[in-house]
Amino acid sequence: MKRKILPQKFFTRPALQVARDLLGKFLIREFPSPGGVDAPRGRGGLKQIALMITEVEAYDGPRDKASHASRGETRRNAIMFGAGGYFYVYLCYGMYEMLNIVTGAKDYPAAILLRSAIINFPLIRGVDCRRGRTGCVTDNMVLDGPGKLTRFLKIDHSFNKKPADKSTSLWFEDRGVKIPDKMIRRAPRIGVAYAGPIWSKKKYRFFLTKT
DNA sequence: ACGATGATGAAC
DNA sequence: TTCATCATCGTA
Repeated sequence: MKRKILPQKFFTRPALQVARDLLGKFLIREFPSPGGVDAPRGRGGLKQIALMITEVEAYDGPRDKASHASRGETRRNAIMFGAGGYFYVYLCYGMYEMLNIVTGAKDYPAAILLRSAIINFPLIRGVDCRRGRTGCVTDNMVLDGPGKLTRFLKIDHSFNKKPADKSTSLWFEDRGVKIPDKMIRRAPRIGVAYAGPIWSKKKYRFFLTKT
């Protein structure tokens, strides 16, 4: 199976396009592997966790009232105003780290929030699919929610502003999974009622559905 | 339905 | 310097 690290070029495109294309791609997290009985699955004493992305949300441009960028550049959201391909990580509700990947060109603030993923790919095998709380496809390893995802992968604000490549120990791969449009659903984003009737209803949430 | 929990940004 | 808010989650 081919494994191609998604280059920066993948992310320097419009947010909605990147969001759709991230479904079925893999988020790879690399950890140092302590020596001992447990043989490292990766190379050179490193162990990798690969999650297939099943749900994302786009935050697109300075006019998007649901986006942190809608009120201009601040220290927190500065990375959103840079070029695509860098992580934007922030603390939400005092205890949950939200993982985003910045998209688009420099000076156009946009990012994709990674909401859900699965770890043993029932979608591919066609077994044991069920829906999680947000309507996204999950399986027994439920990473259904942005806070759960970062907690599982041990991602915190130290990843903020880092590039999505191997130097960060966190990157994306295309592992050859093709997701037909028929398997993708769009819906309003979650938890953005504050954005008002127009922007809170935009179908900027993308997720995989069964069949 | 609600409380935990702390950074953020806007007001003062 | 305060204070309301918040791209959530687990328990009820």
